[in-house]
Amino acid sequence: MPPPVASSKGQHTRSVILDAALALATQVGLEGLSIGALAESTGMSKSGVFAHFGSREELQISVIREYHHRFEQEVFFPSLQQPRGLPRLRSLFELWVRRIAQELDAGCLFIGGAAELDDRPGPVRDALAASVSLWLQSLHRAVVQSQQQGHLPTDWDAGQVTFELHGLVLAMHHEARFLRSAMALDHARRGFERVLGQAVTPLPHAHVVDQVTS
Amino acid sequence: MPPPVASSKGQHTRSVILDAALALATQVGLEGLSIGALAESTGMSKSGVFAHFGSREELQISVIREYHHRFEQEVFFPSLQQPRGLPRLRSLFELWVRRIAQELDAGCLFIGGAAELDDRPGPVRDALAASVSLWLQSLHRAVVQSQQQGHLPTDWDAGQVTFELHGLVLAMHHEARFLRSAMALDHARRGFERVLGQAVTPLPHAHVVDQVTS
DNA sequence: ACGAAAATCGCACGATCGTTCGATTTAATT
DNA sequence: AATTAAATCGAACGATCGTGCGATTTTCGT
Repeated sequence: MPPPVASSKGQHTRSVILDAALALATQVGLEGLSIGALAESTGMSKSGVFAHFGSREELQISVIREYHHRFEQEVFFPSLQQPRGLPRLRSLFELWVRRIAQELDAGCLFIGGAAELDDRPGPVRDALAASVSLWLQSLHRAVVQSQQQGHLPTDWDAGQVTFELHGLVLAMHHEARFLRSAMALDHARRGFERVLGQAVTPLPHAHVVDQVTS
Repeated sequence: MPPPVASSKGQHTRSVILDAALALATQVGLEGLSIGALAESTGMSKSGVFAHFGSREELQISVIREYHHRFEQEVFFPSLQQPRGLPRLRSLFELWVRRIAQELDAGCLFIGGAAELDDRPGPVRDALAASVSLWLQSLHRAVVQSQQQGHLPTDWDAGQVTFELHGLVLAMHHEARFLRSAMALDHARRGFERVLGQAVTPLPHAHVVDQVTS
């Protein structure tokens, strides 16, 4: 079948390569990505693969961009259909952990890449950091909006809450993928409820009302 | 100066190599460890370095064992001097995060290695998983003991609490080393207090007393 | 001090890496 | 259908990788 989007042969094979590259990178990491292995898995020659990116660095950055795009499609955009505040925050979290939990043979590129590149300055690290930061900002915004909607106490530190939610996902990724524990997803979900505490009740707290009406 | 422990030349250089290997591994990861780079940094020949371990895999496992040993010395054993329960748990957590936060140029091998090896079965992964599991078990035990001492509610799921504390450290590692945020350590510490909630007061809750006296 | 044993070196091997370049095939344009 | 442009290939390069082996030096026990 032809590719879904208009693509003049070159663009098509490029996306085929990117598909294989993403699958490879989520398994062996961004640093483990090799053009030779990519050539074999796509049935092309090394130089054929290479020509599409011009350098290994550019390939890695392209993989990050592709992962970013898919993450948006699967986690971020669907959550925007939920009403502002706690429902949207819950959706962002749930789709995120579900995405990580379901694919048992492929790690999260954001998480795995961060561990690989935290001591390796350069364009690849910059590209990944930009994507991760953008995503965490989206999460942060959802927390703030939850406060504005009266779903969470306004005297909570939104940055702190975001940090803890992020930690839950990281712990789940660690426990599920590395330690092969089946309880990871449950732990993450229960952690979500625990972090948001009794505040998950839609009834606004007294001091929240004070803040809003003052 | 001579090495602190008795060592017949061979054992000495072996520990010198291991020193350099640990420094290298915490920067470029266990997979990035190369015998050639190690030979250059120690001023030895490749085969000279190689002879001490017999294989790259054995070198990696030795590095993991060495890191495990240092982690015990710096985090686990000192905390055993604190009284059972919350003080010891707090010490375990505090020494852990402090250790990660202070060294800005070297990541935690437990955390970084887990991300690298989660899809790479083999003896290296097994060795790392054993060390990490052992450490998490120690943390878990400290949580249970805190409950037994009446410092934490006994109806809490100790595994869940351990999971969340682990998540805080992972989030801190991520935020400090990858995103270069200076607030990471504060976030982790505040998260610790938040996870343990109002239970940090040494006064046991009513239902705790019920459990203990029943 | 001498001989055995351990430690270290130098060199080479096959493999894989990213990259370059000219030739060649395939697709797009007129 | 002919011409141009794009895409892909094949072969080679220097570098680095882990590893093996024989020679050589250094340490250790007597």
